[in-house]
Amino acid sequence: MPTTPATEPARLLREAGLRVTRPRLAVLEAVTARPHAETDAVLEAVRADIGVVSHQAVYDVLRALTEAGILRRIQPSGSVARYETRVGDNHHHVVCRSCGVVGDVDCAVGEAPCLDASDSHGFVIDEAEVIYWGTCPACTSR
Amino acid sequence: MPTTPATEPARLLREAGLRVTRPRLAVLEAVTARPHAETDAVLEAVRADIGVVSHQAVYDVLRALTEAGILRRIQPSGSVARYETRVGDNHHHVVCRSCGVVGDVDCAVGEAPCLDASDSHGFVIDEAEVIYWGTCPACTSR
DNA sequence: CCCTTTTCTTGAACTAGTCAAGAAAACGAT
DNA sequence: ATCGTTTTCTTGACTAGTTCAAGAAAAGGG
Repeated sequence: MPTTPATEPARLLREAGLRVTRPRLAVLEAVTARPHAETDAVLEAVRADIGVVSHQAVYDVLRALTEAGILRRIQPSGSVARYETRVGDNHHHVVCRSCGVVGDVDCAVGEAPCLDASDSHGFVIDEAEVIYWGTCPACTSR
Repeated sequence: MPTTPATEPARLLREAGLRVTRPRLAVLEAVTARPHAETDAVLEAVRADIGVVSHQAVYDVLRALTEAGILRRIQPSGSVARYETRVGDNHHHVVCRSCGVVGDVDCAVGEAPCLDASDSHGFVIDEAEVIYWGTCPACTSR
């Protein structure tokens, strides 16, 4: 029997050693449906989905899922925290300077490519995050 | 007669079309002396230097100098805003995950290298910001 | 089905940063 | 040098986003 879609997120949580709760499932669903959503948008979506939830619960869930590696948190300068489910595939982001919209950019170079710093001052580097700054098509045409 | 060091920052300001004021000179000096300093540290340094200054003045000055291209503002996720005077030389940063300390990394590839995104979704990109995440020597040895 | 542990609710608190109005300082013109 | 305009600084209130803390509720192993 094929896995029903609904059980998929639950499995993700269990495999990460996290308890399966309605807020967690709803957050996971909300972020999946809206990549780069800010905390507030996630909160609204979750409430639309399952009714009353405290904002604190959403903050806690977002943190727990991020620490578990299920979500990735990004926060370009001048923006609030945003979350996405694309995790571990080494992709980067484009951010519009004027409207703040965020897009995904696949890493051109390959595997875990951008990990080479010329002189890392003895730091043990585990991730290279790239943010491309510019103007999105919509803002350009204005 | 050689340029006295003290006039240098003043010239920078004038050339950018900004008025020369004590708070601005002090901020410029403070950031030069402490690359990657956070706003609060700049405020303290400026007060130690010239006495009473409002925090608002420091916020205003930091913004004005950043807009004029004299300072560069960086803000890694989970950190407050930080400022530096190295501007326009396309260097990047290493940030320690555990203590938050920031280091400079010269761009290995050359001129304005990291500016190529594989597929930029129609964005007009003007800058690529790279942040290397890892653990600094001090935190590693603990 | 119970018990322990984790998670969620409630509500307060905190930090970084912004807004707004008036006083003071810079500096080009007189 | 002094005046007047314009910019900048001071003062003080305020906001958004996030965190802290204590207890109630729910998850899930035994």
